[in-house]
Amino acid sequence: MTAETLIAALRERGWRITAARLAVCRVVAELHAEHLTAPGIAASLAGEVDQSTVYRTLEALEESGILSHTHLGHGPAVYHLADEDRHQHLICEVCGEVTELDAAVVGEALQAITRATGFFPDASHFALSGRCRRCTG
Amino acid sequence: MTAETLIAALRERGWRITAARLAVCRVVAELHAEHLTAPGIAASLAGEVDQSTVYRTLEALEESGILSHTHLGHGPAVYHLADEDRHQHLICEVCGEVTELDAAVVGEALQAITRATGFFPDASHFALSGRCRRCTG
DNA sequence: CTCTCTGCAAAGAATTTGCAAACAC
DNA sequence: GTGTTTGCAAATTCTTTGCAGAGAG
Repeated sequence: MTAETLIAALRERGWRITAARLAVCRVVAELHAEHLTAPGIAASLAGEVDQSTVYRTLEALEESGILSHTHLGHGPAVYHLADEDRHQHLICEVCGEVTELDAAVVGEALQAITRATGFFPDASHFALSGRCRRCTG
Repeated sequence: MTAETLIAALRERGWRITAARLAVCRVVAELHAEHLTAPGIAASLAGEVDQSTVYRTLEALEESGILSHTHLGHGPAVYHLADEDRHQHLICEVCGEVTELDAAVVGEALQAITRATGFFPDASHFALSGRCRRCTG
């Protein structure tokens, strides 16, 4: 994932391309494998981009469908790329590690949820939290 | 569930029984069928018990194993009696409606995730997002 | 030139903390 | 008495908002 891809998503949605948005996209592209948070991005762009602009840019990226966020309950919302590939994100609530999991493993459970409740879980936009192998026990 | 049961759990754990804790337990016992939040409890005890004491009492109840909380993503943490905690929350990303789902429906899939990845999902502690029946399509 | 976007500063919501006085045991 | 707990007030952390000026298209 490159900053250009993120910018293209914004442009396609009609958002204007500004220096602030370029900077946020650059950070998201560079750090997307890690624990990406609004305060973290704002800190790494301190003096360059205002925190409120960081929030507004992340919101624009989400609305463009290329980013999504999960609330881990403790601390800030965690952002991750809404990949075109069908897989889940498992975020370790202890170390923040993100594990990827093929959607087939949870597909049956999602269908069971829909059968039971009529509710459609959004497979490409939800993360599960818990503890990774290293942080268990 | 009565306030006395909650108080007994505190006493058993060695916490002192005070007027403030009695008041918080009374509210928890009365309203446990609804979505209990710390700010909500504090509001209903305004002028009687301080908000910080409400938080500290809820923490004591959780440590006593009789209460637990869930993060619904937006807004404050939601508290449940531990014996009623066997359900998952599904939040509609369109209308915000919260649907409850018995954990048994997803239990097998969660075990499959652990087998596949070594990751232990903490299912009941966080909500899933998606679209409810009314907002689908 | 128009309408969007930005920085700033402040508000807002949820939660935590330091401390001296009050209280349970 | 002694150690816990409380209320108060302020600090923290995350996020949102109002607004006037700067900038993209």
